[in-house]
Amino acid sequence: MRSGADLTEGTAEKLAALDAVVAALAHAARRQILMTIHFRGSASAGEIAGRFAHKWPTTTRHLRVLEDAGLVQQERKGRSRVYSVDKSRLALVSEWLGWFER
Amino acid sequence: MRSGADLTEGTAEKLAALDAVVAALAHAARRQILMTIHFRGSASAGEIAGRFAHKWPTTTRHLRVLEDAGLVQQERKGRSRVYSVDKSRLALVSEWLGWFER
DNA sequence: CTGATATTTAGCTCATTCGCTAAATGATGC
DNA sequence: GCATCATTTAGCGAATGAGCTAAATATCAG
Repeated sequence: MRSGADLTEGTAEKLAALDAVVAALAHAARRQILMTIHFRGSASAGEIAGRFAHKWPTTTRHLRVLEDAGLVQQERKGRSRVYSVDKSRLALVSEWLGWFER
Repeated sequence: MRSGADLTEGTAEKLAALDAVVAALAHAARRQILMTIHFRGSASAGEIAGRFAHKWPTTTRHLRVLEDAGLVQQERKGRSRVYSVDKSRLALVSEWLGWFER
């Protein structure tokens, strides 16, 4: 640990991860997608795309953003891709919010 | 309460507020600004602007975004404006994260 | 009132993001 | 292999966002 490190600073990797996560959560559609997958346990791209007003390719890209942020994982199951939520990355946000507690 | 309401849904106002808050937090500079104000208790626009690489007007606009999201409050003190953090809006984020708990 | 200080507002440019449609990929069934 | 189904990738146009400089506003000191 570097001496004199700013309290508000984490490791560079963590900062980058937080940034990606918060940016991914910044779009309402992506928050909804995350919720949808979470409450269903998992869902195929088609099931997700079917629930939203946007066209499928648009949803696909939202999924990509969520995946790049580490918020969802993908698994090929035959010709469909099944997505599930990786909650651990959400902890980065809680952790950041923790600085403001009390 | 409307029957059959989606669990992932809140009131329209709350959703809009959450959206503004998350969007405001999506920018690293704004997160840093929020931290800076929080740990100092309060800070004038000049004190804040002085700590960041960006030009003052850029920081001013970030402050505006934070204020519009209800994350900071402003008070005129002579010719300076003193900002302080309003933590209550951050609770919206924690609340949203709560859907994913356990 | 005049000048200085603190901060915001206006307006511009560049980059990114979001939606779309059309085309490409990859797996399955015959 | 050929057709089909599920999904992604490519690429475009419009909208938004972030940075900047220059000008405006507001308060205080004399």
